[in-house]
Amino acid sequence: MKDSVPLRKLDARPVPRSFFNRDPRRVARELLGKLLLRAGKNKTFLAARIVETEAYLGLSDPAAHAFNGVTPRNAVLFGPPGHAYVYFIYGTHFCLNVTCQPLGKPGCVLFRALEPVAGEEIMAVRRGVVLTGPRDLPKLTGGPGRLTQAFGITRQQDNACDLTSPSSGLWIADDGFRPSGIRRTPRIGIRKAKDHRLRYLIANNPFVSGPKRLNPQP
DNA sequence: ATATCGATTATCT
DNA sequence: GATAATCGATATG
Repeated sequence: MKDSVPLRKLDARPVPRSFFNRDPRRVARELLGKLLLRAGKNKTFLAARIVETEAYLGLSDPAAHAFNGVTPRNAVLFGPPGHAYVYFIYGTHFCLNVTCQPLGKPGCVLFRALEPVAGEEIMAVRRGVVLTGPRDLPKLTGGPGRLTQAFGITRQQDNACDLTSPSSGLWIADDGFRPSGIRRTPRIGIRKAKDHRLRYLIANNPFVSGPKRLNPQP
């Protein structure tokens, strides 16, 4: 298995803040195929490709944390775009979002699944997974709670960090990859506003989370 | 393959 | 006091 790789070998550019200063639906769709990167020790990093996202629309979206206005927890959503909103849920898991839209408009995109590109061994240790073959890989980053654990993301450490800057240690980059077969379905695991199709995924990608009936084929 | 359930805590009413 | 943008284990077809 590949370990994390030297940072200088990465041929990918940080995604600029202007990318996130848009409607969360557009951001969620166009984030598919981008890379999430985590700086490690000795100029190494973890890398994984974004394969599943969900858009949350802010004040007009009953399922969004921002729906009822600013609170200490969700304050980051009301700040500038391109920053991490990390929250703790079910007593066990963290979820990672990136803020969207201009200051004051609290839209965001939830990261639901990633496909590992580098650093699988480190992710496996963090997840407590024994890798016996390729079929085990989705257990690393296939799901919102799994990917944050694999990347060592916590609210205490990473909430409000700047995802457009490598100096934050957690950032989003573009290596030119453009996915085909993008699909849209209802969001997963929410009780309100279930009718909207705001979940975006790459068809046939084995890292996409959730039941198969919600993973439409091309 | 699909369904149900328990874990465990920050957050808000 | 209730709820939750989840996961993993267990049960059943």
